[in-house]
Amino acid sequence: MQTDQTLKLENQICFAIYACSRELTKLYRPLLQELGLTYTQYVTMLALWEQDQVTVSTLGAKLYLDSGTLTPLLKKLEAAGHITRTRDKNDERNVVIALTEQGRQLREQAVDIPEKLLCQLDASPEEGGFLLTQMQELMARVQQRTNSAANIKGDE
Amino acid sequence: MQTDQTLKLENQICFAIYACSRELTKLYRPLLQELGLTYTQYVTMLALWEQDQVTVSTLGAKLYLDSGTLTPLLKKLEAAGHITRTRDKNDERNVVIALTEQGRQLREQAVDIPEKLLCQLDASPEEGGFLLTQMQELMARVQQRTNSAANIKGDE
DNA sequence: TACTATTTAATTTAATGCAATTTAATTGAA
DNA sequence: TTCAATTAAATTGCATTAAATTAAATAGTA
Repeated sequence: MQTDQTLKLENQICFAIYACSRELTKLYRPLLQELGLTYTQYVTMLALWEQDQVTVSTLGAKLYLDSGTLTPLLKKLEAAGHITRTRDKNDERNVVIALTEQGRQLREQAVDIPEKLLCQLDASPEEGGFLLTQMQELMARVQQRTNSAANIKGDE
Repeated sequence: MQTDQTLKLENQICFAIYACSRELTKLYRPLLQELGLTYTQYVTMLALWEQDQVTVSTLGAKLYLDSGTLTPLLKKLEAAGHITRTRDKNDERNVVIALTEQGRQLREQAVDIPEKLLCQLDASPEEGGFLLTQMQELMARVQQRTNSAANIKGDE
């Protein structure tokens, strides 16, 4: 059923998420500037602080980013001295990303960023947790769709 | 309070929104390709279908985009024949964006896109409405912060 | 072994996004 | 009225993003 409301900008969940994502990133920017990181570099470091010694594609799967985005980004993190990029001796197609000591230490400077952000938003942990769950559920649904779309494409 | 969990990627609301936004955009892409629009061009057209004869800055305020993004995007929509860009005779600093007849007619091809998306996600209108409200509340909080940050900056 | 298919990164191309600067036009105050 | 301040777009530079192509390495098969 389509009404006049259907195409209203304010009724689009996707636009709300899209705009919110960009505005949230702006909120992080001044905090991340102190670490010399962009937002994408920050989430990449988050992933690596959980687990390093991973390939570009493993990292990409966690971050939903492909090598076209990650390769230049990882080269910058390497140039900044936070990580190393090494070809896997066993399979030289793989590039293994590892933290340097400097990259590991950067975590100490980042550890209070999430709290600062939540404070800025006056969000309680409960609200935050609830919204997080909702986003993850939506993400799961989107993933099902993009995966099945990819499979259809792959079957052709 | 910081725990080991604090910096976990899966606990970051911001990352959930950031990743979800990109994945949702991917879901729109094939539908929008039929109209020859990118996602950002699509939301710009949504805004213009609600109201045209607006300035670049008015449009930017609705979309949370600045002239650095909008100017080249609007030139492309103009080149595609969907809009016109005209200097305001009363105040030549302003560029007024208006739909062409072709741009107005494009709406008919777009009108079933939101429904297709919701179907793909198996989302009920209730779930959708609920999430939308939550995102808008978060957005309002973020806006408060970015505005006050801008004011602080402006006061210096 | 030789050849093909697959896999993984890297590269290329095009489109955002944002910050900072520049340009042009207008406004407002001395 | 003249000039400084403000405003609106455009421009510039840098950093993502995604899709498509390329290149290198490996795996699988005849």
